[in-house]
Amino acid sequence: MLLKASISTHLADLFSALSDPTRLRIISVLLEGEMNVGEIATQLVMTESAVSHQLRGLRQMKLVRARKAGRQVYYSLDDDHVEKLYRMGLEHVEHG
Amino acid sequence: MLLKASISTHLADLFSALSDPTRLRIISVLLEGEMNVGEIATQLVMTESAVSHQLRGLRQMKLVRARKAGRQVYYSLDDDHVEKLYRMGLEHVEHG
DNA sequence: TGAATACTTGAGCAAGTATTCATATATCTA
DNA sequence: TAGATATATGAATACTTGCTCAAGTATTCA
Repeated sequence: MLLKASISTHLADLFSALSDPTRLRIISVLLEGEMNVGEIATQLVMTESAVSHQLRGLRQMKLVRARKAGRQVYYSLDDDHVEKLYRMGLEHVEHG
Repeated sequence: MLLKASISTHLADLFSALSDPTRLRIISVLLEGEMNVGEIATQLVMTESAVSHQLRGLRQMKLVRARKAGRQVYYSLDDDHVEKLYRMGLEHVEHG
Protein backbone atom coordinates (compact mmCIF):
# COMPACT_ATOMS: atom_id res chain seq x y z
CA MET A 1 0.00 0.00 0.00
CA LEU A 2 1.13 3.52 -0.79
CA LEU A 3 3.26 4.84 2.02
CA LYS A 4 1.86 7.97 3.62
CA ALA A 5 3.85 11.09 2.82
CA SER A 6 4.67 11.85 6.45
CA ILE A 7 5.90 8.35 7.17
CA SER A 8 7.88 8.31 3.96
CA THR A 9 9.84 11.37 5.08
CA HIS A 10 10.59 9.84 8.46
CA LEU A 11 11.74 6.65 6.83
CA ALA A 12 13.82 8.65 4.36
CA ASP A 13 15.43 10.44 7.29
CA LEU A 14 16.41 7.13 8.84
CA PHE A 15 18.00 5.85 5.64
CA SER A 16 19.60 9.26 5.05
CA ALA A 17 21.43 8.84 8.33
CA LEU A 18 23.00 5.72 6.83
CA SER A 19 23.61 7.20 3.41
CA ASP A 20 27.05 8.68 3.95
CA PRO A 21 30.39 6.81 3.95
CA THR A 22 31.74 8.75 6.91
CA ARG A 23 28.71 8.02 9.07
CA LEU A 24 28.80 4.36 8.10
CA ARG A 25 32.45 4.17 9.04
CA ILE A 26 31.70 5.81 12.36
CA ILE A 27 28.98 3.24 12.96
CA SER A 28 31.37 0.45 12.00
CA VAL A 29 33.85 1.39 14.69
CA LEU A 30 31.15 2.00 17.31
CA LEU A 31 29.87 -1.54 16.72
CA GLU A 32 32.87 -2.67 18.77
CA GLY A 33 32.02 -0.44 21.68
CA GLU A 34 32.10 3.16 22.76
CA MET A 35 34.85 5.44 21.56
CA ASN A 36 35.67 9.11 21.97
CA VAL A 37 35.76 11.68 19.21
CA GLY A 38 39.53 11.87 18.92
CA GLU A 39 39.87 8.11 18.66
CA ILE A 40 37.19 7.94 16.01
CA ALA A 41 38.86 10.73 14.05
CA THR A 42 42.19 8.93 14.24
CA GLN A 43 40.71 5.66 13.01
CA LEU A 44 38.96 7.33 10.08
CA VAL A 45 41.91 9.63 9.36
CA MET A 46 39.68 12.68 9.43
CA THR A 47 39.62 15.93 11.35
CA GLU A 48 37.84 15.94 14.70
CA SER A 49 35.68 18.75 13.40
CA ALA A 50 34.38 16.74 10.47
CA VAL A 51 33.72 13.77 12.74
CA SER A 52 32.05 15.94 15.33
CA HIS A 53 29.72 17.39 12.72
CA GLN A 54 28.67 13.91 11.64
CA LEU A 55 28.24 12.74 15.21
CA ARG A 56 25.91 15.63 15.74
CA GLY A 57 23.67 14.38 12.96
CA LEU A 58 23.77 10.83 14.29
CA ARG A 59 22.97 12.17 17.75
CA GLN A 60 20.00 14.16 16.48
CA MET A 61 18.71 11.04 14.75
CA LYS A 62 19.16 9.19 18.08
CA LEU A 63 21.42 6.66 16.44
CA VAL A 64 24.28 7.33 18.83
CA ARG A 65 24.45 8.34 22.45
CA ALA A 66 27.09 10.58 24.03
CA ARG A 67 28.66 10.09 27.44
CA LYS A 68 30.88 12.83 28.73
CA ALA A 69 33.89 11.86 30.85
CA GLY A 70 36.09 14.80 31.72
CA ARG A 71 36.88 16.51 28.46
CA GLN A 72 36.36 13.41 26.40
CA VAL A 73 32.99 12.53 24.95
CA TYR A 74 32.42 8.84 24.40
CA TYR A 75 29.96 7.81 21.75
CA SER A 76 28.13 4.53 21.41
CA LEU A 77 25.33 3.14 19.28
CA ASP A 78 21.92 3.92 20.69
CA ASP A 79 19.74 1.70 18.62
CA ASP A 80 19.98 -1.94 17.65
CA HIS A 81 17.77 -1.47 14.62
CA VAL A 82 20.68 0.48 13.19
CA GLU A 83 23.01 -2.43 13.65
CA LYS A 84 20.54 -4.73 11.92
CA LEU A 85 20.06 -2.34 9.01
CA TYR A 86 23.81 -1.86 8.74
CA ARG A 87 24.51 -5.58 8.70
CA MET A 88 21.73 -6.35 6.27
CA GLY A 89 22.92 -3.63 3.91
CA LEU A 90 26.48 -4.84 4.18
CA GLU A 91 25.43 -8.37 3.38
CA HIS A 92 23.69 -7.09 0.28
CA VAL A 93 26.75 -5.12 -0.81
CA GLU A 94 29.28 -7.84 -0.09
CA HIS A 95 27.51 -10.75 -1.73
CA GLY A 96 24.46 -9.43 -3.46
CA MET B 1 36.05 -3.28 12.53
CA LEU B 2 36.52 -0.10 10.51
CA LEU B 3 34.63 -0.35 7.25
CA LYS B 4 36.89 -0.04 4.20
CA ALA B 5 36.39 3.24 2.37
CA SER B 6 35.37 1.60 -0.90
CA ILE B 7 32.78 -0.63 0.75
CA SER B 8 31.48 2.28 2.79
CA THR B 9 30.70 4.20 -0.40
CA HIS B 10 28.88 1.23 -1.93
CA LEU B 11 26.89 0.78 1.22
CA ALA B 12 26.15 4.50 1.31
CA ASP B 13 24.91 4.26 -2.27
CA LEU B 14 22.51 1.51 -1.29
CA PHE B 15 21.10 3.48 1.62
CA SER B 16 21.03 6.62 -0.51
CA ALA B 17 18.69 4.85 -2.90
CA LEU B 18 16.32 4.45 0.05
CA SER B 19 16.84 7.92 1.45
CA ASP B 20 14.18 9.80 -0.48
CA PRO B 21 10.43 9.93 0.24
CA THR B 22 9.47 9.66 -3.43
CA ARG B 23 11.59 6.58 -4.00
CA LEU B 24 10.26 4.97 -0.83
CA ARG B 25 6.70 5.63 -1.97
CA ILE B 26 7.50 4.09 -5.34
CA ILE B 27 8.88 1.04 -3.57
CA SER B 28 5.79 0.87 -1.38
CA VAL B 29 3.47 0.55 -4.36
CA LEU B 30 5.75 -1.87 -6.18
CA LEU B 31 5.63 -4.17 -3.16
CA GLU B 32 2.15 -5.10 -4.33
CA GLY B 33 3.32 -6.03 -7.79
CA GLU B 34 4.48 -4.48 -11.00
CA MET B 35 3.04 -1.20 -12.14
CA ASN B 36 3.62 1.11 -15.09
CA VAL B 37 5.00 4.63 -14.89
CA GLY B 38 1.68 6.39 -15.44
CA GLU B 39 -0.04 4.39 -12.72
CA ILE B 40 2.78 5.06 -10.30
CA ALA B 41 2.65 8.76 -11.09
CA THR B 42 -1.12 8.82 -10.54
CA GLN B 43 -0.83 7.05 -7.19
CA LEU B 44 1.89 9.40 -5.97
CA VAL B 45 0.22 12.47 -7.51
CA MET B 46 3.41 13.46 -9.28
CA THR B 47 4.44 14.13 -12.86
CA GLU B 48 5.56 11.17 -14.93
CA SER B 49 8.81 12.98 -15.52
CA ALA B 50 9.62 13.23 -11.84
CA VAL B 51 8.72 9.57 -11.32
CA SER B 52 10.72 8.53 -14.36
CA HIS B 53 13.79 10.33 -13.08
CA GLN B 54 13.53 8.48 -9.78
CA LEU B 55 12.91 5.16 -11.48
CA ARG B 56 16.08 5.70 -13.42
CA GLY B 57 18.06 5.93 -10.20
CA LEU B 58 16.39 2.85 -8.79
CA ARG B 59 17.09 1.03 -12.04
CA GLN B 60 20.75 1.98 -11.99
CA MET B 61 21.00 0.71 -8.43
CA LYS B 62 19.32 -2.52 -9.64
CA LEU B 63 16.55 -2.10 -7.12
CA VAL B 64 13.84 -2.20 -9.75
CA ARG B 65 13.48 -3.96 -13.08
CA ALA B 66 11.68 -2.64 -16.15
CA ARG B 67 9.52 -4.67 -18.53
CA LYS B 68 8.32 -2.97 -21.66
CA ALA B 69 4.89 -3.87 -22.99
CA GLY B 70 3.84 -1.79 -25.95
CA ARG B 71 4.32 1.80 -24.92
CA GLN B 72 3.94 1.06 -21.26
CA VAL B 73 6.91 0.23 -19.08
CA TYR B 74 6.11 -1.93 -16.10
CA TYR B 75 8.36 -1.71 -13.10
CA SER B 76 8.81 -4.24 -10.33
CA LEU B 77 11.16 -4.73 -7.42
CA ASP B 78 14.34 -6.50 -8.40
CA ASP B 79 15.77 -7.40 -5.07
CA ASP B 80 14.32 -8.90 -1.95
CA HIS B 81 17.01 -7.37 0.22
CA VAL B 82 15.33 -4.08 -0.56
CA GLU B 83 12.01 -5.29 0.74
CA LYS B 84 13.70 -6.49 3.92
CA LEU B 85 15.50 -3.19 4.44
CA TYR B 86 12.32 -1.28 3.73
CA ARG B 87 10.26 -3.31 6.18
CA MET B 88 12.89 -3.21 8.89
CA GLY B 89 13.21 0.55 8.52
CA LEU B 90 9.48 0.97 8.59
CA GLU B 91 9.20 -1.10 11.73
CA HIS B 92 11.75 1.16 13.37
CA VAL B 93 9.89 4.29 12.31
CA GLU B 94 6.43 3.06 13.25
CA HIS B 95 7.20 1.69 16.68
CA GLY B 96 10.75 2.54 17.52
C1' DT C 1 1.37 8.50 -42.68
C1' DG C 2 0.12 11.61 -38.95
C1' DA C 3 -1.55 12.39 -34.46
C1' DA C 4 -1.85 10.78 -29.89
C1' DT C 5 0.06 8.29 -26.01
C1' DA C 6 3.73 6.61 -22.75
C1' DC C 7 7.84 7.26 -21.26
C1' DT C 8 12.74 9.17 -21.14
C1' DT C 9 16.14 12.59 -21.05
C1' DG C 10 18.93 16.95 -20.58
C1' DA C 11 19.30 21.53 -18.84
C1' DG C 12 18.58 24.56 -15.23
C1' DC C 13 17.49 25.98 -10.68
C1' DA C 14 16.61 25.85 -5.71
C1' DA C 15 17.61 23.49 -1.77
C1' DG C 16 20.38 20.35 0.83
C1' DT C 17 24.97 18.29 2.41
C1' DA C 18 29.96 17.35 3.85
C1' DT C 19 34.00 19.35 4.67
C1' DT C 20 37.26 23.11 6.09
C1' DC C 21 38.61 26.90 8.77
C1' DA C 22 38.21 29.86 12.53
C1' DT C 23 36.41 30.44 16.83
C1' DA C 24 33.98 29.17 21.15
C1' DT C 25 33.25 26.35 25.32
C1' DA C 26 34.48 23.13 28.86
C1' DT C 27 37.83 20.67 31.49
C1' DC C 28 42.19 19.49 33.20
C1' DT C 29 46.92 20.52 34.85
C1' DA C 30 51.01 23.11 36.14
C1' DT D 1 44.96 31.47 37.13
C1' DA D 2 47.17 30.56 32.59
C1' DG D 3 47.77 27.41 29.14
C1' DA D 4 46.82 23.16 27.01
C1' DT D 5 43.52 19.69 25.52
C1' DA D 6 38.96 17.78 23.80
C1' DT D 7 35.01 18.75 21.56
C1' DA D 8 31.39 21.70 19.47
C1' DT D 9 29.75 25.12 16.45
C1' DG D 10 28.95 28.76 12.68
C1' DA D 11 30.09 30.45 8.26
C1' DA D 12 31.81 29.61 3.83
C1' DT D 13 32.45 26.72 -0.09
C1' DA D 14 32.11 22.92 -3.30
C1' DC D 15 29.29 19.44 -4.46
C1' DT D 16 24.99 16.75 -4.90
C1' DT D 17 20.09 16.10 -5.51
C1' DG D 18 15.03 16.42 -6.86
C1' DC D 19 12.06 18.79 -9.33
C1' DT D 20 10.20 21.39 -13.56
C1' DC D 21 10.05 22.37 -18.24
C1' DA D 22 10.89 21.48 -22.91
C1' DA D 23 12.16 18.36 -26.20
C1' DG D 24 13.13 13.63 -27.75
C1' DT D 25 12.10 8.52 -28.76
C1' DA D 26 9.09 4.61 -29.29
C1' DT D 27 4.65 2.63 -30.01
C1' DT D 28 -0.21 2.47 -31.22
C1' DC D 29 -4.12 3.60 -33.88
C1' DA D 30 -7.11 6.07 -37.14
